Amino acid sequence: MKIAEVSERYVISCDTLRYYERIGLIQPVNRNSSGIRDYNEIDLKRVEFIKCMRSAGLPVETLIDYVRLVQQGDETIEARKEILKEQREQLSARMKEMQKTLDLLDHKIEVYENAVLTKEKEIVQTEEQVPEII
Amino acid sequence: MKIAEVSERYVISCDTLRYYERIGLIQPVNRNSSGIRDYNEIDLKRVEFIKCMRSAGLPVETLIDYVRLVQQGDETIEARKEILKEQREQLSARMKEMQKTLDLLDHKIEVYENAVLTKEKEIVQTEEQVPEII
DNA sequence: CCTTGACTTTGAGTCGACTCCAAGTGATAC
DNA sequence: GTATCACTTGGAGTCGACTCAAAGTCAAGG
Repeated sequence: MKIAEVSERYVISCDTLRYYERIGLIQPVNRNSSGIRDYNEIDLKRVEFIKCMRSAGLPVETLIDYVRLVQQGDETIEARKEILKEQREQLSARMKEMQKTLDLLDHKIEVYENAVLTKEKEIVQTEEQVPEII
Repeated sequence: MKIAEVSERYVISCDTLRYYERIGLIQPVNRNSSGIRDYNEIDLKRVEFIKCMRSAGLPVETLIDYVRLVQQGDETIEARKEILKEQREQLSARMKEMQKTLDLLDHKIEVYENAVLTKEKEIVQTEEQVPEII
């Protein structure tokens, strides 16, 4: 499979795919006789994995370290596991932060809904309503 | 409250606090007679809000737009609500992506745990075990 | 045979979001 | 009164992660 097709399938630009390979984030892809990349099933799995990790915000540098360890074989399994565990914890922490933000957004949206309703009904704001600062 | 204290309380560098004010992400803070920022309760609420939004990855540009609308008064409530709703959806989508990544990380960590155990017990890998590509 | 179009490389440019720096001011400590 | 220290400003620099551009190669179609 050529780069354009991979790009389309995983919604990653060709530039990014080549960039990832250049910096060692994706292992070198086989080429055909004219030097054109020909992604096989394993390459696609790797692309998919990297896309998944990047979409969650795992740093490129960390992923490069991980991929380097994968290339070094079974001796590095423990080290790889530690990277994944560390990243898992960081990701989980980020998600908790985001959940707080999501809750706050929901609250504020609700407040705005009420504000709009209040305005539409031309009811004067009561003392009970907590004024929102921002 | 002076900038250093605000910086400490919310774990945001002074540089960033000043930067946020400069670009209009935080409304201008009152100054004392010698031009030093003196954050009041409302300012602190604003800082906290912005910190929360930024920590979830909402773009600075979007937040500036939102803050600008807040400053324009009640006429902009509908527009503000729309911004928040849009950001809420995007945030929710990002979190779904991250959940997928978290699940995959958990799966891989488990696979690595098993790999380590297998190695420790010197049991030969069986045909049934699905080999992991990366 | 030449054009077209998708590929190749390397290096430079961009973007978002800070982060740092130099030069200056003002209040307090000695 | 001068040293220290936290503050001020505006502009420049950095960082992570792409993204683009220029120049070149190759296979297929007319």
